[in-house]
Order: sequence, then C-alpha cells, then structure tokens
Amino acid sequence: MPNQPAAISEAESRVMEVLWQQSPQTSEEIVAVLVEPTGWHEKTIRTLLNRLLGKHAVSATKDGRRYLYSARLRREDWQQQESRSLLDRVFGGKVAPLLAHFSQHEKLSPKDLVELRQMIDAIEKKGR
Amino acid sequence: MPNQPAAISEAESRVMEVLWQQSPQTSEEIVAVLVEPTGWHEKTIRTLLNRLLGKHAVSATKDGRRYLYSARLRREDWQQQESRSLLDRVFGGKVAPLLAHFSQHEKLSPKDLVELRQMIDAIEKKGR
DNA sequence: CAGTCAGGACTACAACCGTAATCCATGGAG
DNA sequence: CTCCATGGATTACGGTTGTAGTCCTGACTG
Repeated sequence: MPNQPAAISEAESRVMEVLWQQSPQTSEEIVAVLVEPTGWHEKTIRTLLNRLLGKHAVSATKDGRRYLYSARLRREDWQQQESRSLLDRVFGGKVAPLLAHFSQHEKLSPKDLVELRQMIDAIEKKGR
Repeated sequence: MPNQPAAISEAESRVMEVLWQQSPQTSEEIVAVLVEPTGWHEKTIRTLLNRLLGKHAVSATKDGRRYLYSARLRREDWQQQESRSLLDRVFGGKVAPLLAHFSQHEKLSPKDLVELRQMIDAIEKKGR
C-alpha cells in the first residue's frame, strides 16, 4: 500500500529546504549548512534526515560508506499541501477571505501589487 | 508576566470556532454543537476546553455550578498568527509567492477576482 | 595490527496532541 | 436524608516533535 503523505514538521522542513536548494547532498554537507543558522546539534540534524527518510520525503542512495540524500517530496507540492491546510483549517476553505487577510495585514510592495494585478488579468483572460 | 500565545491545535480550533460563533456558552452547548460533526466524545470536547483555558484562549466565569465559556483569543488574531506562520515557514516570509501560489492553484471565482481588484485599488489609494 | 573517528541505526525523553476514562463534589429526584 | 447524574478536575496512553545521546562498524592513522 503506497502510503499517505505523513506531514513534514517544522524542523524537518528546514532540512528539506536545504535539499531543495540542491540535491543530492551528503549528510555532512547538510549539517554544515544548518548548524550555523539553527544552532542544532549535528545529531539532531541527522535524526531529522532519518525521519524524513521514514516519511519518504527524501531518498538516499549509497555512495561508498555514505549516503547521498535527495529531496523526493517536491517543494511545490509541499507548499500546496500546507497552503491547503491553512485554507481549510483557518479560513473555512474560502480563498477570498485569505487573500483579503493577506492584502490587509501584510505590507505589499507596489511591485507586489503590480504582480498581483497581472496575475488577476492573466487568470481572467484564461477563464475567458 | 502576561503570557506568550501558546499555539492552538487543530482540534482545539474546532472548539474555538464554536465560541467565535457565540460567546459565552456552557460546555454542554459547546458539546452539543460539536459531537455531531466531529464524532468526538463529550469528554474529549471538555478536555479541549480545558486545554484552551490553560492556554488562555478562552475564559470561564462561574455561573452557579457551571461555567460560562467565552472566546478570549480573537479569531482575527488567530488567523493572523496562522497566516504569518505559513508565510514564514513555507514561503520564506514573502507575500508575492504566496499570493501567486493561491492565484494559480485555487480556483478564484469571478467575484473573488473583482473583490481582489478592489482591494488592490484600495490599498494603492491608501498608500498614495 | 590497534586505536580513533565519522556516519548511520537505534534509543531517550519531555512536551504536546488526539482521544478518552476515572475521580470527585454537589444540586436535584424521590 | 439518600442516591444519582452531571460537569469539572485529574489521569491515561500511544503517537509526534524537538533535541539529543549511545552503540556499532568499517575506513584511515600511526
């Protein structure tokens, strides 16, 4: 039976971000990238890697005595899942209130606004 | 020391939704509303209520032998927190990618689009 | 060859979560 | 006055998460 997703925790997602930047990488490289900004112990990072393996979010191929780890879950898909989750849990599944929320509460740069308007145009044109 | 937020879990948020609909309510009323759609046991719901009390997300005032429970955390603020969290965790804190994501992946009704456009206009006018 | 060390596998442990069950006190039923 | 049911308080229990520590093995160092 394949397997249903199994959510990525916050700490785990930090590891995924590293692998989304570049795959594959050795655990050593991943550790090197994360130790500094997170302050985590090397062991902690390896544990997270292992859990991600268990969740099939990353894959590992043996390379001599090490493994090379690669992101398996795509960042896009993960963003999709998380967004969906927020939308459903917090905004009752309705997009408009969510967008309204962000529009009101987050400072949008003029550039953001231009882009947004372009997106709207594009969507309307396509729907046409 | 006041207290730092302490996140509301998913199940707990279901209880909050009931109180946001109307406050105050007795636990009995809350239970009545939730049992059906969630399938939770009465005890479960009371436990959640208690945890929310511990998190200061709801308040209780004695009413004879019962308590009357009220939402204390405002829905808006909670939505704000959750949205912020998604934004930071998943989209690196940048709004544009998030909006782009929703625009692309969620079906926006023509009405949504109109509203969105109006929001943009309003924001631009205000920023002016 | 013996000791060391890195990297993976397994173990740990408290806090939080989902989901209840048990215990306790008190107001109402008879 | 006695017994019961109901709501609140406390306890439970397995899974996940954050954050490591321990154990084991094989490659490199003298």
